[in-house]
Amino acid sequence: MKIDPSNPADLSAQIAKAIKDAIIAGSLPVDERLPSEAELAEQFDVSRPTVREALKRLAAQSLIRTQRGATGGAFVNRLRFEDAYGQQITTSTLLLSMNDVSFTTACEARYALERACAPLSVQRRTADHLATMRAEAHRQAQPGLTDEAFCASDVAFHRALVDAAGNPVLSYQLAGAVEAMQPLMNMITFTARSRERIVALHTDIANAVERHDATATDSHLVALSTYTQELAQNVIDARKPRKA
Amino acid sequence: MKIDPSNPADLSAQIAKAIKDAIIAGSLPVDERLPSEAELAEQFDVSRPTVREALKRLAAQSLIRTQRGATGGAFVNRLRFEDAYGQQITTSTLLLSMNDVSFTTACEARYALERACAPLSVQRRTADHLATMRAEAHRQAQPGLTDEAFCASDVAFHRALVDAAGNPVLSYQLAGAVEAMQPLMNMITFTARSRERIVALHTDIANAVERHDATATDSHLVALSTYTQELAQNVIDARKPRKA
DNA sequence: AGACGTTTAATTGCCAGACAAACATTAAAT
DNA sequence: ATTTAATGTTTGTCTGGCAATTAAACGTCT
Repeated sequence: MKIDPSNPADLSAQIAKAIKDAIIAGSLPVDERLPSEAELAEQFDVSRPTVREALKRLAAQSLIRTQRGATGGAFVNRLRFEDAYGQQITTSTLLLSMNDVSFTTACEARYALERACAPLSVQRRTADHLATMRAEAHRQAQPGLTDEAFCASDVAFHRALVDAAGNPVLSYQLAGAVEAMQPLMNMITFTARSRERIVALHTDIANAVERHDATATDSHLVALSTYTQELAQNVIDARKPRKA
Repeated sequence: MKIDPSNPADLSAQIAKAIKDAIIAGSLPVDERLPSEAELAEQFDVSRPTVREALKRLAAQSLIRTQRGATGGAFVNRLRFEDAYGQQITTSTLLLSMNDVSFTTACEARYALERACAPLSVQRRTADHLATMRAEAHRQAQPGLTDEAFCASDVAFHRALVDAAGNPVLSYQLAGAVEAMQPLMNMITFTARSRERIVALHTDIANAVERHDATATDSHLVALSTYTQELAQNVIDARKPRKA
């Protein structure tokens, strides 16, 4: 771990990688305290600011947390699912916005993943999850709702469906797919809004989930996916003539 | 973006967040050059080391890249899927190792996601993807293979299956699920190895994919999932009596 | 002896200033 | 015109220091 080939620049990146590898390998267990910045500087034979830059890199990935004071220092952080959610969402959002991924591709991935989750959700859903889904569907039917609030409720509905599977790994993976789609869906609902249809489909899904009916849930999800793709196509068709 | 409430500590985190939000919001487009460290220090009214810590936080997330020299500086980085793969894999690995996720839960998530991907892969697979799958299956049948090499080939097989869907968003999501499972699978294959069975199932999958047979592919994936869970159960059962 | 306030030491957070290295531009020399 | 040298800009790193925070050690009083 103390290896640090003196060849190039970017010392802080090398130090960060060394510590990161040690954490991944398990030689630095959770809640273990790292040496103080001064000690690390001595070990790696660099200055303290360089060590600090390395530690900030790790902190940005939630790999460590720091604490001031006498018994303070940098501690290996237990990476929690909630922390990873946020990273996953921002990464997914940036990936979509920076790589001109088509709406079709993003939507396809999103519903493929959600359909993978649904059979488990149907089987294990609690009354709590079902209540959340119904509450969100009900909120979406209210007339005075802004577009942003509608989309947020839409996301909450689908997250409840995903969480009903009771598998935190799945919830983590789906978080990025569902939440990152929100800005893209916003662009669409502005022009081609037909909330009744979406609310109806959401209600269908909630009903099927309540009956533990996996087949019906899946077919309603497919219908929702198809409808979303249709909306996108309409928007694209409506925009092209203006440019041509 | 220049807002920086002077209340608490952690200035570098605040600055990093301000820049990050600007990138997400799109006010800093890809390849845009940020002001120099000295200018940023002046704008935020902090010292240059603090600015540098903030920039290192962003660099750790691949949000910026830096370049030395006269025309150098920090540039908004186009987040590529390949870069995100690595982050996704390490995050997933750490999540699994630090949160005592049961093998059952992880395996369930992994195969649920892969089964979601498979129908698309079956439909769109190219000869190239199929060749990769067959090559890996063939390699797995060779006798002199180490456990590590077998697992690596196993991962390569499933990644080929996932990539065959031709959806980079799905490939990105699945990367974490498939690759993070490798260490867990290693623990099992050490004791209860029956590679013939796995190779046979892989061959079945490749055959079904070649025939564009989604139903058969899915059933073989289910068989593989079931068999993996059985293996894990055997290992658990074999370990408990020793302790009790 | 025990409770309570004070000091002390360790540690992170932040800063000022400086030098080195890399790099592009410009000026000068051949 | 081409090559070479000078120059300026920017990041990378170092030195040294001070402030803020925190827990533990210490001492004092009841």
